[in-house]
Amino acid sequence: MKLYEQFPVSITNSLSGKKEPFVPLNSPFVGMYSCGPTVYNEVHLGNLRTFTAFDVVYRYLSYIGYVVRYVRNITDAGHLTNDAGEGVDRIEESAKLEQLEPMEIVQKYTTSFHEICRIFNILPPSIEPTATGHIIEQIEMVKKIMANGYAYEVNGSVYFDVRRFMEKYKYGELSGRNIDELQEGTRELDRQDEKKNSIDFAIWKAVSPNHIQRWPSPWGEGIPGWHLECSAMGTKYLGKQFDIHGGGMDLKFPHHECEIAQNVGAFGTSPVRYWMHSNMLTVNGEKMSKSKGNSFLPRELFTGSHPLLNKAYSPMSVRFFMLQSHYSSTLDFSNEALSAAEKGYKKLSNALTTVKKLKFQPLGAEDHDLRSELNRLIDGCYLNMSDDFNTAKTLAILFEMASRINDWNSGKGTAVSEATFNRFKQTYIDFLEQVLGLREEEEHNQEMVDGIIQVLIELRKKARTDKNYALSDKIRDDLKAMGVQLMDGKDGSMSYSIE
RNA sequence: GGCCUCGUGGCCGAGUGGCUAGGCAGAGCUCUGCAAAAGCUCCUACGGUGGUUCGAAUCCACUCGAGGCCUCCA
Repeated sequence: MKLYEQFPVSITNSLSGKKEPFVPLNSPFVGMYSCGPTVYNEVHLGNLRTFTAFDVVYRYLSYIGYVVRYVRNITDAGHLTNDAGEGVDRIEESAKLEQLEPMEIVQKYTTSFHEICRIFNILPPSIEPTATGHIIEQIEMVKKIMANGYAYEVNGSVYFDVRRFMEKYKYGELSGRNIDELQEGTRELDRQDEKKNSIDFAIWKAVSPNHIQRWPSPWGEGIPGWHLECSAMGTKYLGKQFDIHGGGMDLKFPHHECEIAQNVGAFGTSPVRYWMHSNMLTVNGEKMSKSKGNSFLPRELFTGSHPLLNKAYSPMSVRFFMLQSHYSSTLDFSNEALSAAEKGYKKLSNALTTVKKLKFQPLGAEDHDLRSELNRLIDGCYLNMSDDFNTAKTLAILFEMASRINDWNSGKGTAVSEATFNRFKQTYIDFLEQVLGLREEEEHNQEMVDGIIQVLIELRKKARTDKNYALSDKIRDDLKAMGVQLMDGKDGSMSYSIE
């Protein structure tokens, strides 16, 4: 029996607003798409939360035996900030600011994004397609939508005809919009719009010749509409219908809504069976975003250089911090919360180091209560992750497991079978490292540091044997001042941890 | 204005109609030359007002408050 059969997954589907059993179209294969970054500047922590959330989805589904094809795009074609006309193209704007070619901007921040992902242990997707690499597919899709009568051309731009579309299909289903009210609210903004209706959106946008990024099309030179790339690439790599589509809550409307409309308009099929939306990271209760100026860059976190931080935090502490809440809840970012997370993570991490070294020590007859307790914890990891990827609850279980591990480490025997012991041990290691992606922190020059500390430990042992406590305390205190904590075992052994 | 979330103990945060979330902080204890780590114990909450129910923090209504989306945004 496969793990995914033993622990069936349920997902809160944004389409229905309800938690639904997850049934892939072609089990064990799972097609999953999530919206990647627009590479016009560095990703901030809010962006990272979403990438981390879907990284965990990808990791867990793979872990329990699904064969997942995970597509996460890179948006490297600029988009006008509004359809109405005079919007700004973020990539062009950055290029001007930094005096670089748009593709240099794209390259620079794609590289930076990959580096950040590596640091945060966010796995590379199976396919990472770029918008500029799929211009042809996008143009083809525009043609299909036009051929079906759901788009019209004006001055070299092509707009999706929402009213026309609604004669046959629903629009606004995902985000629960009422189109008449929507239109009411935005009418005044679009007075000189070339669109038939303000709710129509561009799927191809004409740009002037001084716009550097532009491509030829049947309608003249221009750029693809923002919503179009995900439709085109999702369809290309995952088919006209696939299992999971993820993204931040703020993309629900209009981005994802338009995506659905484009696919239905082109192929008559709604593309996604399970829509998942991760909630926002907030600062003092407000959404973290670049425009609000309250965003944190990963680098500011590692160095502690952000004005709102009073110290530096490690990437894994931050990852842990994010996993402590459910992806669908807002999460508030603060110094206090972060330092609490740092300590909590350290506890799990210590137990991870411990458990890897831990050997099975049989202790008499099997304790049935203990065995069922251990099994409860092991199953709990799966059950909670299968329950809409509840990382917060899973972490709570891992803490309980860590206590068990520490018990064993302090000499308490394990009155269970070796098989149970090993399964417990492996579950702890796997859920921490494979599923949640919390690996042990990388230490620089680890070998040398370790060597030096070992020398000091020897000296301190000698001092202690000689009852020269003044010296032994000095060694410990001085190391402590540098962030190295020595710990004395009962048997005279010494170990250390770096803070 | 429309649509939609959320409001949990000192802090962060899960959660279910009745049974201890968990972490951090704080108090005490065990261990220890002293520490640290670890273990044990304590701190027991669900914005407000009504209602449904044998029973609600969990369901419903209203209300207050905080956010999100409706324009680029993870």
